[in-house]
Amino acid sequence: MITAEHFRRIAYWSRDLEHGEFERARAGIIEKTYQRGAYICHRGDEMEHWTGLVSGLVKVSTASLSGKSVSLAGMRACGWFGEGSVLKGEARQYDLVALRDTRLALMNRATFLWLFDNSVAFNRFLVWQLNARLGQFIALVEYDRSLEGKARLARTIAWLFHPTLYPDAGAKLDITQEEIGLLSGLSRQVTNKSVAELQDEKLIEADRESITVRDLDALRRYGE
DNA sequence: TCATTAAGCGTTG
DNA sequence: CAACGCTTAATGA
Repeated sequence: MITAEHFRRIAYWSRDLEHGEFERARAGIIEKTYQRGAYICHRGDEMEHWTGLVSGLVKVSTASLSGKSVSLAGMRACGWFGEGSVLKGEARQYDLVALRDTRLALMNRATFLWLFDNSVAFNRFLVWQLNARLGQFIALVEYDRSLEGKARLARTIAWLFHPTLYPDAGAKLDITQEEIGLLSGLSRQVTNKSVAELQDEKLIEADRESITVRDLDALRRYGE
């Protein structure tokens, strides 16, 4: 079983739980590692766990009818996902791919449902998170078709710095250009050029293996 | 034809 | 050694 300290670190929402809830949640979690490039799950898999990202980077994608993979979102450490499938007892709607070596925390469904039935703090977290995601996906649907590469990249970066989804995250994220490209669904060339331009526009600062956000608001609405 | 990208490779930190 | 950025050849709209 994971330690209480570790649990608090990987799941900031656990800090709001009452003691009994906290212990129950902690007991229902195990961890698992995935190698870079590995599929965590495929669309259609049964989802018996609610999942937290301990370390690493995960891409949420789906295959189009023609078989081409379409990237939907990226997840960074401390993100928790899959509550939709777990709640409904439904199959996963998307593919999850580890873009680098990744460690996941898996909460079994019974524990999740118990928290859902018993913990006010837990439900508060779920509502906040669902609401944050909903807003972003609406923005995505509204603009994505017309967005060129640079704007898609800007929004992907904004995702990864969402204050509700990642409250403890600073302004800096360790990520390579190739990885952001994969998350945004862009080639390395376009990614490289877009990163340079966003940097010129003073929205981000790009170093080797990291990105620092300077203007999150502007990134979020880029291309509108 | 023109634009885009995957692949290869030299450079750099 | 891996990330970066450039060149090139293939692809396809």
